[in-house]
Amino acid sequence: MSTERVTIRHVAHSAGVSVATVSRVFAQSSSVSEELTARVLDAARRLGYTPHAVAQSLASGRTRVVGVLVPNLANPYFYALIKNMLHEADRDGYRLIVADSDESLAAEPALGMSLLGRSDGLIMLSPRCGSEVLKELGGQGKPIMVVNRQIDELGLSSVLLDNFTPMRQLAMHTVELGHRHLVYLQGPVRSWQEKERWRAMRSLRVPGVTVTPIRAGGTMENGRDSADRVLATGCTAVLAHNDLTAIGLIAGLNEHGVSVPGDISVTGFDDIPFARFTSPALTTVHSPQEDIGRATWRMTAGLLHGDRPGARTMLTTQPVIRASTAPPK
Amino acid sequence: MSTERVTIRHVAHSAGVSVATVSRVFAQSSSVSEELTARVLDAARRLGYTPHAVAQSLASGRTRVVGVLVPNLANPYFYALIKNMLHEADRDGYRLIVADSDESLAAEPALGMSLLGRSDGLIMLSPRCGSEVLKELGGQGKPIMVVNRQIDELGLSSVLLDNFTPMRQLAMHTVELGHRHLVYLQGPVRSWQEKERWRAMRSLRVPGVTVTPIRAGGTMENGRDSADRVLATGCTAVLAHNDLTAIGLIAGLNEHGVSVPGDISVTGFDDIPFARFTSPALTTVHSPQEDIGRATWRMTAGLLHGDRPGARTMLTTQPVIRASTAPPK
DNA sequence: CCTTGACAAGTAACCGGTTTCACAGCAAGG
DNA sequence: CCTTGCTGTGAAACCGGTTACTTGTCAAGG
Repeated sequence: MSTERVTIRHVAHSAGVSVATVSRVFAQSSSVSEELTARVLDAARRLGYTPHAVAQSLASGRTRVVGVLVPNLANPYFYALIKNMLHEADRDGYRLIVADSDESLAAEPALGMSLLGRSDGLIMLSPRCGSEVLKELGGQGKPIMVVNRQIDELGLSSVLLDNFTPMRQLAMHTVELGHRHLVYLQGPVRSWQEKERWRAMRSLRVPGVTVTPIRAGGTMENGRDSADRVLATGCTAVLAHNDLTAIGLIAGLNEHGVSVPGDISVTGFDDIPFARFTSPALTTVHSPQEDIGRATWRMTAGLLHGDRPGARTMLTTQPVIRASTAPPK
Repeated sequence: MSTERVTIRHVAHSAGVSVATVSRVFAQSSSVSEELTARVLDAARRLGYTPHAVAQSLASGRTRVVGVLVPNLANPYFYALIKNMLHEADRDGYRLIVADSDESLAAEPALGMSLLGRSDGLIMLSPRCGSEVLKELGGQGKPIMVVNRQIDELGLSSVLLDNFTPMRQLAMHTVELGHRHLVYLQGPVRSWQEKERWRAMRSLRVPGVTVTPIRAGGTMENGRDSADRVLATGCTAVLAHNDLTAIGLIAGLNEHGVSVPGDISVTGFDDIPFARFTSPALTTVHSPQEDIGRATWRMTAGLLHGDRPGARTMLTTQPVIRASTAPPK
């Protein structure tokens, strides 16, 4: 059963070289003569040697692991992002370790610290925690990437998607369709994205057009449960914080016998894979997860290689008009 | 910036004890006198000492990390499972490290090995790889849990959900509604779940009822793209491999002007969160992710504590009848 | 011919903990 | 008073690699 682990020393002995040489052969950095390289590789193969990742980490000080802290894995928005990053990271020989804070503000610091303890850096997706927590995490001396949140004070690198512009465009789209009474279904209050989207809605100063905010929360359940309050406003178009809320709302409206977009138009945000497959297909704002994921990883990799932190990448995107919006009756 | 790391020796020196004592205080296992414990904890606090996770792992041989290999993170089925396991594991002080094989059979061995290298064990969700790969992974001497796949030869522990019974019940449900010509939309051919579900369909020997299999693949895109072939059969009910395929199919049928369940009834499998929010709400089989996740973690934790592998937990479940099934016209 | 430099390979310190083993101190038992 | 046994503590080996430093070799340059 517990076959003694084959270590670098066994290989060294078997190949008739020093452990340093074996290490060098596997590191591929320093030069080792053709012959010795062959002897080492041969011995390693014969003995079935595999480097001990943990020992490598301790000795080299690098774990080749990066932590990812997600507010909620149950949101397709995040796993699309994670999936992309997983692959980008894999290509560079890095592994991602994921923790889910379950929308709990209180859990973020501890989880973050714990992740940092086992990794070379931390990627925080849509963190809601206070900046003092971010500062403390940054104090560990390891790279920290922040996604979907603008941090000015601390010199943290970040990747952002311009939420304001497309949200405004989306709102204008409904106005151009002829809607005059809009409702904005708010998401998690502390999230930067929510703030940006709501800011876009507020910025919409068109004569004769009113925007009513309704607090929801960002989940499908929240969306469905908002149906009553939405109907009470007598609005003809609802712009939801994200796709999940929009999908929930549509289901809720259907239950009330209200048709979308016949009676009320509804929009989302994120363009999660499902948005294309709902009926009616959802008008939303496309969030380029591939780009965000790639940009995030590239910047993280840069930080790991010693880049100076503080860079900010701002990506842009546009609304996607599908079938859930139509002129009012 | 790079403040010298505070090690156990600093703490020991500052508290006037040996490193062994400090280690013992933090391990909480061996007994250390009240007084020394207090001195050590005080010194640790003063110096801001945090144990070095990697060093602990190397020295103790345990990483307190468990790897999870997922065929496709983009499937809500899996992340619901993962999310549950994340929390169960967290409670026991374990962290999960996730890799996504992206439905690629070829990637499974390498990813699995890599995960095992940094962890104390491996949880494989719906693995499609050959049993020789599983055997090789098991040969590392670390616990392996297999979910959603029946392995007889190797003595691996597994958690299974009885797919056969509820699938059969679901099919019977459509038959009882009056459907005579059923289509079964197949998922990933190599998956155990697919085999079980298809076995259930084939077992349905009711006079006058035919079952036509159509190969799809398990994603929403696959479902939508199957609409043509489904319509060509002239069937009145389609049982899809899973919810994703069903949702895709419904969207595809809608595009063809076919209404669900008016013209054709459609069912899914898994009861992903979205299933409740589609219109029509999806008739499906509920998959108890909380139970599966909890059972999986509990068994994994058991293995980590030295339980003998080979146990098999079989969970059961039932169909959930919603609005996507109705009597044929 | 001797120095200098480049380079291959080895030696051993080190990463930061855990754990075995030895030892000191003390109480109980004979 | 001398074993015996137990408990709390320390010294040091160890986990399995990496890497700074040293040594030895050989070719080029003066």
